[in-house]
Amino acid sequence: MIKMRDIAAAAGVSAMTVSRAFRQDGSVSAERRAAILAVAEQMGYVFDSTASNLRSQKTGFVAVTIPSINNGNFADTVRGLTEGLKPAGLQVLLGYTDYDMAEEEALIDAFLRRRPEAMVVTGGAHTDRARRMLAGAGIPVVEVWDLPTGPIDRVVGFSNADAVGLMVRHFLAVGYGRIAFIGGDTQRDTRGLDRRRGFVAAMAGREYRLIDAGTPPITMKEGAVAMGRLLDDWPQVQAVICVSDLSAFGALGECQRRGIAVPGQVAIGGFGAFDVAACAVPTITTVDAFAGQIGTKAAQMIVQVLAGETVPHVVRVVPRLILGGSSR
Amino acid sequence: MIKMRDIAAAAGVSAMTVSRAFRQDGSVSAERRAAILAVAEQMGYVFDSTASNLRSQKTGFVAVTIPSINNGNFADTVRGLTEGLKPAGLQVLLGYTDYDMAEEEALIDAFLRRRPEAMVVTGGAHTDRARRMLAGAGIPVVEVWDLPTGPIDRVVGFSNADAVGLMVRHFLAVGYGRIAFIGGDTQRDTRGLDRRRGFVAAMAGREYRLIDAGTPPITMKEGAVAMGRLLDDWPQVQAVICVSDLSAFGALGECQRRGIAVPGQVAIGGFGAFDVAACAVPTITTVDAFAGQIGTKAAQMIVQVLAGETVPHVVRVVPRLILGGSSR
DNA sequence: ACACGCGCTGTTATCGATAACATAAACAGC
DNA sequence: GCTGTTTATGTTATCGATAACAGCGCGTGT
Repeated sequence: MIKMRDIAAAAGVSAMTVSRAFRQDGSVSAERRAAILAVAEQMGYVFDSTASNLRSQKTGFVAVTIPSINNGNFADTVRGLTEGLKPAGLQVLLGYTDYDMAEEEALIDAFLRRRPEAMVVTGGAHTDRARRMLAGAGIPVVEVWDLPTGPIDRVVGFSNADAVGLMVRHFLAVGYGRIAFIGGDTQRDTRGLDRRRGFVAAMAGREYRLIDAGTPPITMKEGAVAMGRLLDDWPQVQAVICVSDLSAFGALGECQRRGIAVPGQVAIGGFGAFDVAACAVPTITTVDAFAGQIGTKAAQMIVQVLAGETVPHVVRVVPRLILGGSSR
Repeated sequence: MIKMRDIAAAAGVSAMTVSRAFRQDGSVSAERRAAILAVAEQMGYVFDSTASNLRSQKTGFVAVTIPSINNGNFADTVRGLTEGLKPAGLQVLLGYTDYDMAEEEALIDAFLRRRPEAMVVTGGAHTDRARRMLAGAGIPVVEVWDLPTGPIDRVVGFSNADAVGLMVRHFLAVGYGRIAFIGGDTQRDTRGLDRRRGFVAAMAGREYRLIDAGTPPITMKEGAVAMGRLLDDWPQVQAVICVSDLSAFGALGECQRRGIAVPGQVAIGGFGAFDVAACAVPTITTVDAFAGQIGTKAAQMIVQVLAGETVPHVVRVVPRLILGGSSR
């Protein structure tokens, strides 16, 4: 495989000059640079970043872990990150954990070996070893989609509990008194747990139900099944809040199959402002956590920190309630 | 930052022995190996793969480009790839092109610099330069989600045209004669174009309409808008086939808002077997292209080729029609 | 005339793990 | 006891780009 010294020889310059020609900062005369790049293109040279990475001690990677790759919210965050990091020449190295902290630990371990220049992880719950590895990596670490009480380094997020509280208070205000919450029941999805916690707190002193929809990720189908159980067990229910729009959509479908009017008999709320919430009939009341913004803000934070600028360690996004036809 | 020779010194062995202890093939006595790993763990050593990558000329990367990260089908393929490559110690390096061939070319360029051991790209349409770069990279290249007539190297896919033909023939057989196709109209999404081509071919000699839903990706919302235009322009339409389940779901919603019975007045078909197709009310008739399987098969192909085994250059998956309530 | 600065280019050493080779010890077979 | 083989370890050179430094030509100021 052809290397720098080969095109250096062909262009009649030193390898160093070729190296400079391949970077924007390189001080090479314009015509020589053009000639070098022409020779390189003509010879089919492909820059070898593995050597560059080692010598310069920079990889241009920002490692990112998300719970699931099959989730529009996290996908939006990754888009935000990718777009925000691209101008700085940084490449996202993406991995998913399947909502499993042990898996996350293994992924973080694997990623840190690749010497990323920064690391983004979802949520504030990690194994002890994962926390230690991240804290000792000597790079900026950003926890997103949450507001951990003891952050590792930096944070871009919001309170999932408060966000759901927003919706509960609205439901109560418009007259839905008996509300249920559909969500996962394990420690796997701490953001989901926080949402449930926010629900319970906001419902204090009132009658409510918690429906366990199984192991995260909670899909549409699981939302439908959980809704069925809820309707069987507590027919008096007036409103349901689901851990995400996906389960909310499943719940809506279950109501429609049973001929239960939404919102006439039961109102439904979701979370995440997924496309499906806006396109369902009726549209689904939801909370927009601005997933894309979380990504762009985290990217901006990373770029600034790497540039040596001083920036706040915690950046909040402010979730917004979006009223839909499912809770008219 | 601490390096191998440091733990070598601490463990009283040579750096080479430490290197061997960190690999599974390394011939190191069991107790010495354990001692070395213990020292490394205790000293917080993090293996530096940038050096390993350069010396061994192996990165453990498999670069993958998909059109959109926000698409459950491609996400499933990536899951299949990730799971299939993990046992071989290979890490997916993921990037998305936004259905833009120039973007894809730039991404392939950037990825090849990182010296992946194999490359997976979506579809068979690429810029000339992208094709040249891939062909000259000296690594296995797998094109997925399509059956290109002139593949670069290897293929795991199916005929999008034939898959839609499957649905058209079913629709015609059960009595839907006047069918429309909703999809994007640009060169950006060649799989979408192939589906449209398959639709046109299967409708030869019959009355049909092609509805342009805009620039890919065609979302739920765009499906709804296109459906509205279709109903206005061609009220006699008996069935609609959409380029994906997402637009099909949007179309379904538009019908419901207008009080048009599905499938009583209009039948609907989608593509991709997305969750939303199975959970909508009614469920949406669709084609399952086995997105996850595409990923696992591509992964298997790559692992085998890298192991020096001889495997077929083209692997087909066989899409299956899934009948839903939207076309009873 | 000399010093100094600036723009461009070359030389050398280096990033940190490991391939390739050498070596020593243990062990088997005759 | 000798040789061939295997196992466990060490030594040296290397992967390919680039940081650090040196050098050269030229212009400018004093």
